[in-house]
Amino acid sequence: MSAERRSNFLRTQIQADLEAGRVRELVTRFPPEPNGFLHIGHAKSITVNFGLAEQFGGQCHLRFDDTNPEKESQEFIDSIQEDVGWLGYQWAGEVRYASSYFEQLYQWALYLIDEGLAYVCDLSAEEAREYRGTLTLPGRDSPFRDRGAPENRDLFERMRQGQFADGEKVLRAKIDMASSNMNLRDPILYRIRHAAHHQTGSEWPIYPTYDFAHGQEDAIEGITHSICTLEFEDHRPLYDWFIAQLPVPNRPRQIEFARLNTSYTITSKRKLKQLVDEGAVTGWDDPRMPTIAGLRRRGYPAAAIRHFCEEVGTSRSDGTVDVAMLESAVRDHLNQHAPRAMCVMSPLRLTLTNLAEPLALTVPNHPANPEFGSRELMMGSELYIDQADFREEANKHFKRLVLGKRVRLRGGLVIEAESCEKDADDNVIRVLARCVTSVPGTDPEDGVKPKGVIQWVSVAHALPATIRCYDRLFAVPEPGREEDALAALNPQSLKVVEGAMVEPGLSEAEQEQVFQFEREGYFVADRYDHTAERPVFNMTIGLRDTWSASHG
RNA sequence: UGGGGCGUCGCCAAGUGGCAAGGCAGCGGGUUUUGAUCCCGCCAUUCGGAGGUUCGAAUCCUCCCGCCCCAGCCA
Repeated sequence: MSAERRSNFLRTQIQADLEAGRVRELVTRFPPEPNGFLHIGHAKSITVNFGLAEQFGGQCHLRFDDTNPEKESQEFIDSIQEDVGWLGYQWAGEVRYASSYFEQLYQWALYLIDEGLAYVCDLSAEEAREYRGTLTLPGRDSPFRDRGAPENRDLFERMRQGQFADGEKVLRAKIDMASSNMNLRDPILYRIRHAAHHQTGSEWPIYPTYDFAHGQEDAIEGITHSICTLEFEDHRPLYDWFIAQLPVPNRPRQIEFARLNTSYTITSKRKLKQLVDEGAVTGWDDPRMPTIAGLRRRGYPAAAIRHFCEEVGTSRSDGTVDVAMLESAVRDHLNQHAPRAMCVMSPLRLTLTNLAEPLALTVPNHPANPEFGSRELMMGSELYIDQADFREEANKHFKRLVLGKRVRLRGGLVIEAESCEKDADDNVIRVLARCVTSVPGTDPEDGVKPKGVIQWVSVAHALPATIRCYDRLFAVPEPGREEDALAALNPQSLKVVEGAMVEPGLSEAEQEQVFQFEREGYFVADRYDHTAERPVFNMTIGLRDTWSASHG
């Protein structure tokens, strides 16, 4: 993790709380509801919570906020744990579940009833909405608001026993129906749901709401700073109200920060699901998806994602970070950590007319870091180069191979194109060239140095590979504003290259290993589809390109 | 138009009364067997606006403007 951490309001506040002795040790938590896959926005929350604990020598819990069984499942519990672990974090202790506190929460609900601070309400959902009032008009008291504690207790116990149908009754806090904060207009604490829960089975027919559960969960676990996103700010008075009224063992404190938004990205669960359901992507872990699983399959390193989150900073102002910043973090990490290799995307046959014997080359795996070692590459007289790297004629800006001109073969000799062969459609199908140097790494004796370098693969040793080239999923900066998520899709987000040729050593690439294919970009051996016999690479991100955009 | 927040460079973001960090993007130049990397330089006389307090204001006060959130038995 980065050595110097920029200050932000969370770090400042926690530092102050620690110094003032208000808390002895920092305890945070990452509390997802297991109702979907984690995405880049969650990564931000994860790095904030785990990062804070790490910085201040505290601990961070992983807690599933599983208070709404109908939307949740074990599948998500598993994927979330995998994603958090992959991001590089280990939660303190066992995984926790809000559902394991259901009995305690129930007892606290009874406590509130006995204190005259909660009541069972028989209003239907629609009626309750009417009674609640509007943003500008106060609400009205429920006709059930003044039931006595004994009656409320009896009713609530019967709710717990499953004697009422879904929606028939709810338990509400008795606060203030005229509050300007809607959350304080007698919020619902429990609703009846005769639904199986992935953790507690059919044990409970009633489930606590987020508002009644979250702060108490925090208190039970000894969370000192309950960090959440800005939209919960209006809930804080309620959070504090429960903590003040209940005999909880600790007094956690809620602090909100602005959630992360990135350009060219959507994080709406509903819209992401639409992409999956309608086949716009291959699944939740499609390399174009903003999910952690997708980013991972795309080859984005966890360390780069963490660094990106740190670079973005944490504040309370809404905004949208340019996704180029994420891409920059990925390139920066991969430039330092990815070994180099050669790949020819669109093979064009190149014959070296004067190379008598195949040449054994020793090529470094990284241009700047000797620790990456080197590899042996055989260069025979028959090679593949990229079609884009040859032109019969070109202006001086074209630094690749041109008839009569020279270019250096990466890690090998300097060659000069002599002629080319074409098919009936006038496409160049073969280039003939002669070597103008005989020793790798040297310049031509006549002093005419090549202007450029191109990658190549030896025909005799080439390994055919499938390369999946990805681009941004969306063509517009703010696809989230589009009602129909599919309308903003970038039609060019995936191009599958079947006939690519890679150097032979790549047969040993391990799944999820990332390489830089020189002059092309970073590519990861697909986590599932890549095999030694049938190599499959996903383009993680292209190299920064300051040339092709301005030239063609 | 009730309440709660937020407004510092194109995008993030530090700054908490003492004279506007940094990153990304962009633009110049250098090095280079990746048109990559790396290196050097440029990029806010000004902090949403207008007043005010002060020797001094992005930081304090007043008013105004803009944007976001809240009326689920979702989280």
